[in-house]
Amino acid sequence: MNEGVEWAMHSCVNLSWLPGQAVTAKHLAAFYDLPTAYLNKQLQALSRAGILSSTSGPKGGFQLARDARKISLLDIVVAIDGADDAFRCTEILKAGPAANPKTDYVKTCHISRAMRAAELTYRRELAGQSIADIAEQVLTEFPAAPQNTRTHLANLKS
Amino acid sequence: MNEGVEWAMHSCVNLSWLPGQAVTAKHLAAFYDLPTAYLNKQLQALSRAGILSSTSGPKGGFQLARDARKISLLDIVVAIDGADDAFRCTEILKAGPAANPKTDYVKTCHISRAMRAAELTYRRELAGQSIADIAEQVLTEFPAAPQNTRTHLANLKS
DNA sequence: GTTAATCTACTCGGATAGCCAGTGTCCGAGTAAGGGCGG
DNA sequence: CCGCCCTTACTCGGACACTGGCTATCCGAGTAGATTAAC
Repeated sequence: MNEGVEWAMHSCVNLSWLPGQAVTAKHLAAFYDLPTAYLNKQLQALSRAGILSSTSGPKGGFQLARDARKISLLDIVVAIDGADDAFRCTEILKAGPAANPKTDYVKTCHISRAMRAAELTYRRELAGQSIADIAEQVLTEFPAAPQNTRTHLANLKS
Repeated sequence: MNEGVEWAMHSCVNLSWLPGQAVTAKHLAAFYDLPTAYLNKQLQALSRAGILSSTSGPKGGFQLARDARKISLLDIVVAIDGADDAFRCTEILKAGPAANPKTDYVKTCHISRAMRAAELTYRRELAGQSIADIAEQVLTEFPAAPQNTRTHLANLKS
């Protein structure tokens, strides 16, 4: 899986603590000492997917495009890594001895079915977790986290 | 995900219908018109993982190393694709503002937790499906499948 | 006829190239703030 | 003093190299059977 998925998720959690405020890729990268340009690339992908909204120019940056409760971890994975399943059925049965050219083996092959069922549970699990859920878990463990990120961001501005 | 996973699973199902018989990589590849040498590479991986047993020389080949009910789809995925999770936590929190160097963020970071939980359901689903289960599903739909594969293999020998 | 040694052909096994997606970086188009100028 | 315009600096956005792993292939080590020759 793409490295940027992790960065994107952490960045989204940070952004959830700065509602209505545009944060530049440079500042978001400074949080975890990430390469600015490459993180920017990932944030662009989130922007194209409608998860973030971007603003150009001075005072510009990224912010969450919708409520953090409406942004699931699956949304981020799909935005960064693409919507394709990890297991890709190439329908090798079509070249088999008793093959029917009209059959859609992606749906009928039992191996393809089993793999797709497993990935479905995976995606369902990720779809059930939102950025707000993660943020709330962190908040429970570290109540000062939001304020810490805000002050840290303010210090970066200097 | 590695292409060979699909080939390996289909080959294992075929082998489950030829118990106690060594089938060469060449013949297994002929089933679905696959590149022989590359399929051989995947079968080697299954052999190293203890899923298949290999025999060299004339009358040699591959066969299931244990009962098909004891071979899960997860076993095959791990053998071909490796045991690493798709999502790899790089502990970027260690470079964060309020980081504790002694903390194992792979286990404490809530994002890492959520991703690992999702993958766990995925692996659990795959671990619950065996080659024998798949073979039985195919058998229910196509009762003649085992005999067809045997005759097809016999024709290849000529 | 029986047996044992040799030979042969066939198999797996690992070592060797080629290619594509992910990784990393850079510079240009667009924009909004800030300053200067005129009224 | 107020408002408009221009400059400027800063941001995102996409275009350009580089790398590691997957894909694909080949030839060598090892083995079991077949052949042959001797007893």
